[in-house]
Order: sequence, then structure tokens, then C-alpha cells
Amino acid sequence: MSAPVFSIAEVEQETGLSKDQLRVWERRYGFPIPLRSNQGERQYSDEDLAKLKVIRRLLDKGMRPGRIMGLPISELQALSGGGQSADRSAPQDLALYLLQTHQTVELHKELSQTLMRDGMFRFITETAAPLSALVGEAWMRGELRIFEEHIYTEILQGILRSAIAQGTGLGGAPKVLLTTLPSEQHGLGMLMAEAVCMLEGAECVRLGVQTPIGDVIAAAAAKQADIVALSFSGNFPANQMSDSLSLLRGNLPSKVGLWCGGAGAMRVKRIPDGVTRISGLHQIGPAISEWRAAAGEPPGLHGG
Amino acid sequence: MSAPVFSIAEVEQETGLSKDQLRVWERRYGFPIPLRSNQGERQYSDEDLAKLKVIRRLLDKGMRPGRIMGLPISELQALSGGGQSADRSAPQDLALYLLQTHQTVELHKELSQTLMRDGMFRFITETAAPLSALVGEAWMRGELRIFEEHIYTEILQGILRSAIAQGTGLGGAPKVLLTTLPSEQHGLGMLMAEAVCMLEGAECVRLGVQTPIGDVIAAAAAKQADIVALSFSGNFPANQMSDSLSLLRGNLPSKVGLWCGGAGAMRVKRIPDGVTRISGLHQIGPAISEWRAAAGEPPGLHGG
DNA sequence: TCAATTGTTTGTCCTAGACAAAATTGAGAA
DNA sequence: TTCTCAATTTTGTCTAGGACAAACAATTGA
Repeated sequence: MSAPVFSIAEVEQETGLSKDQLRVWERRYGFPIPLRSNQGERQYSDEDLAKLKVIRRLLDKGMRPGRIMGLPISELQALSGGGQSADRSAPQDLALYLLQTHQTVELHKELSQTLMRDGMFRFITETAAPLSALVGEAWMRGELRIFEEHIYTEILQGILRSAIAQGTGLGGAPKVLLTTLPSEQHGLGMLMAEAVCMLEGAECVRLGVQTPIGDVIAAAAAKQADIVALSFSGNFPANQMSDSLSLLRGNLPSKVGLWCGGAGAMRVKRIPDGVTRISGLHQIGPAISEWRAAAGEPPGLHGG
Repeated sequence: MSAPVFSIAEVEQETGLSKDQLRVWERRYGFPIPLRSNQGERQYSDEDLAKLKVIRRLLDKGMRPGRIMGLPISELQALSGGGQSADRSAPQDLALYLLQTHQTVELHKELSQTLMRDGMFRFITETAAPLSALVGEAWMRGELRIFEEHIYTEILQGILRSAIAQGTGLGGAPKVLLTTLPSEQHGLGMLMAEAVCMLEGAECVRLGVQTPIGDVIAAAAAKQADIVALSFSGNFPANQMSDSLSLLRGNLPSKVGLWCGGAGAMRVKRIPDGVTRISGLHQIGPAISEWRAAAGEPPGLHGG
């Protein structure tokens, strides 16, 4: 019975850390120092892999390699679980509990019923959005595995999509084009934004996730969009954001609005001129009303 | 006005060829030899990228680098386009036309009506799957922009998901867990497979795309899955596939089946022992029947 | 004709150095 | 004190060849 070993390629795959990163960490920080095969190839252990996964989480949270690399795994885990947020309400706790105990059918039912009871807008702002944040935090703390987050995403996506599908084709001006940029693969925020836009009577075109900037521009022209709306999750690289937004703003016709929202959009200090920052789902309605006023459109029936 | 240049990381991302591969090709075959930046970094041109994409396709078809690397792009394209598939039927041409002219509402209507008329199984095997292949090819040939492919994906995804949602919770054995591995972000194949599994009376758990191998294993245990089914699209790195499947097979209980399907799964010559290759959507039904026979389960009502 | 052996091709790993972008620190001004 | 700007450190990704094993092609022998 031999302990399992992992090649550098496997570790890259499992942790998302690049081979270069793993090699240079070994040189600089003295961790991880794997055994070597007869051919001199690195053989990482189970423990290496476990520790690297925690480290990866901490890096995503903003810690820096040099600070945490020397700590024992117990301390890393303590750091990882440190910042418990205390403002959790009961229904969200129930949802998280259902997810953790893999009662997915019940979770689906629970969420669907909440949608029925509260209506779409309340469901999204009071249940879906906070719960998604909670799920993200729980994953960060290591209380939730990635596959559990995936299951959650699938369930909520299903509910949102079928709700959205019922209202498709009914909207009028403005025409909003929704997508995320290439390094952003989380589409839940975009779906929630679309649902809210739809409720406000706007027409939506969803491009899916990870659309290259050139294609966003082309799509805006082809679809004659009035507004391009981008969704940024919390771990979108902050520096890339300003650059991408500037580039996009420079290449879009000036009469086309450019909106950005999501946790990632809130983190950066300043956003480029000509870009509107939507600081939350509640901001979407006013922003659309404002656009309509500026465009001389009559306010939608939903406007307040 | 300067011509666009691509870094080695961008070329890796765009073509799926590894950085090592690009560097060693330059050394061995003298192509591609990109310009260098002031810091000596490789700057690939538009033409390099285009040629590399064709080469990538030819490699996938079984050609070897040494043979084709020296040829001019015109000849490469001749080699590549030689086997133009001619079995396009009128409705698929119509769908592609609607997509290219951005008549998305009409496309949605057309697809929905086809689903109604033909039923789910025929819709998937005769419309959705061939059309998706067609869209992929058209994108490869540059006839379709990425955002148009994204729109297509969103529309079909919406139709499939709402169809699937109606049958959720009705299935029995076997329990099938569907997902894709981290370098695979195309989820349409997985959705089509899920729909067919559902029609066969199986219970499905969808994990979404890009699940790390460790999490696939954990999910299979947590969900007590009978079968883990992975979907691989045409541009999944071929070498990575065997490794990943072996790793997965080694860490899953032997009583849990491991299936793989999709264009990517057909490309590799040999798949590891203990892994079942599903050579098409039509194979799913027989495979499930076979599983039921082996497990001593009664055949489903749909079986036959 | 088929199986076994030999040679060639090809992808990935290795080391170790360099550099720029990002994050941090420190100094000086409002 | 708080803010801004410059200097410094940290960190990721690039570079160059060399090495080797697995996959493939060609050759030999039965």
C-alpha cells in the first residue's frame, strides 16, 4: 500500500495554481517541497495538496503568499474560517442547511415556493442574492465544497431561467445587453440582473458568460443595444476591470450606456468616466427610469 | 494603427496548445516564429493565430506536427476543409440563417416548435445536436462570431433546461451524476445527455461545468451516484483526458460506472479500462438498459 | 501476413535567471 | 490626522535549452 502521489500537472488541475507558481514557491518559500521520482519529477503528497487548496482559498481572499506560506495547516484553516458573518436570517440558514445535507429536491422546492409567495423582485433581492453571497462565503471558509456550490448554482439558475423565460419578448425600451468578460465565469449575478431589468419592462439580450470585449462591441452594434451591462463577481481581478471598462467605453458608441455591477464592481475605487456603477439590484430600477427620462421615453408602468 | 499582437498565454488560451508546445515547435519546426517585445516576450500575429487554429484542428484529426507545420495556410485549409459534411438538412440551415441575421426571437420560436412537434428525443438527436455541431464548425471557419455562438447557447440552454425541469424528480435507478472537468466549459452536451437520460427514466444530478476531479469523487459519494457521466467537447485537450479519466477511475468505487461522451471523447484512441465510452446520444439508452440488466433492475418502461 | 524490434517524433518536465505589474511601505503636504 | 506620491518589496509569468518517456513509424524475422 503506497501513499498516493500527484504530478505537477495534477496539482495544477486540482488547485488552479500554475506549474510556474508551484515551482517558484518551492524555490522562494520552501513550500511545497515534494519528493522526486526516479526521473526527477515532482511528486506531491496528499498533505501538500490539502494545504495548497487552503492556501489557494486564502489567496483569493486577498492574503499574500509570503505571509501565509510558512504557517502550519491548522493555522491556515483558522485564518480561513475566521470572519464569520452574523447577519444570517432563518430561511437562508435553512437553505444552506438543505444544501449541506444534499437535500436538493427540498431546496428546489423551498426556493420555488419562496418565489411564488414573495414574487420575483422580493425573491431575488431578499432570498436569492443574500443566499448566493452566503454560499460564496461558506465556500471561502471551506464549509462548502465546490460541487455543492455547483449544485446550488444549477438549482437557482433553473428557477431564474424559467421565470425569465415567461417574460421574454414582452419588454420595450431600453434594450439591455447582459454578459460577463472573459475572466468572469459566474453568471448568477447576470441572471438576477436580467430578471430585475425584465420586471422594469426593459428588453434583455443575454450573451452568456465570458464574452471577449471585441464581441461585446460587435454584439451591441448588431443587436442595437441601448445599454451594455456587465456583471463582476467578488474575485474578478480588480486591475483588469478598469482597463477592460475603459477599452469597452472607448469602442462603444457614446450613446450606448455602459453599466457595471456585482461585488467585483464595488471593490474598485474609481471606475472610468462614462461608466455607470450599479451598486445593487435596487439600483437597477432607478437607473432604467433615469435612462428613460434622458431618452424622452415614457416611464414604464413599473416605474416609481 | 498597430496590428494586434498576442502573448503566449493568449495563444494558449485561444488555441488550446500549451506554452511548452508553442516554444518547442518554434525551436524544432521553425514555426511559429513570433516577433519579440522589448523584453523579449513572444508577440504572435493574427496570421500566426489563424494558422495555429487550423493546425490544432488537423492534429485533432490525427495528423502529426512535423508533417504539416511547413505547409502554407492555404494548403492546411484545403486539408482541413476537405471533408466538408454535406448532410445538412433544410431546418438546420434555416436555424443557422436566423442566428446569423440575429433573428433570435424567431430562432427561439422555431426551435420550440420543433421540440413540440418532434418530441424531446427526436428534437435533441435530429435538431439540437447536429445544429450545435454546425454552429461549432461555422465558428471554426470564422462564419460566426463568438457572441453569436453565445446567443445560440443561451437559447438552446433555455429550451433544454425548461424541458428538463418538467421531468425532475420523476426518475428512478440508475442515478446519474453529470458534469464536465475543469478545462471544459461547454455545457450543452451535458444538458442534452441529461435530457436523454431523463427520458430513459434515470435520475439525474447535474453539477454544472468545470468541477475539479476531487469534487466529482466527493459528489459521487455524497449523492450515492450509480454512474458518473462526463461530457467532453471537441476542443478539450486530448492528452489531459486520459490522465483525468484514469485518476477519476482510480478514486471512484469500482461499483460506480464512469461514462464519457461528446466529440472530445471520440477523438482519443484508447480510453482507460473501466471507463465506458458513449459514442453518441443514441448509445445512452442501450447503456442504461445494460446497466439495469447488470444491476438486476427491472428495465424501465422506456427501455426496449 | 503478422508479431516483435528498432528508430523517430513529440509533449512535458526540468533548472535558473529576468523583469514588470501589484502591493506595501515610507515621506511629506493639506 | 488623513491623503497623495514615490520608493521598495513581493509575486507571477516569461525566457532558454536540455532531458526523457510515451506514442508512432519503419524495419526485421517467422
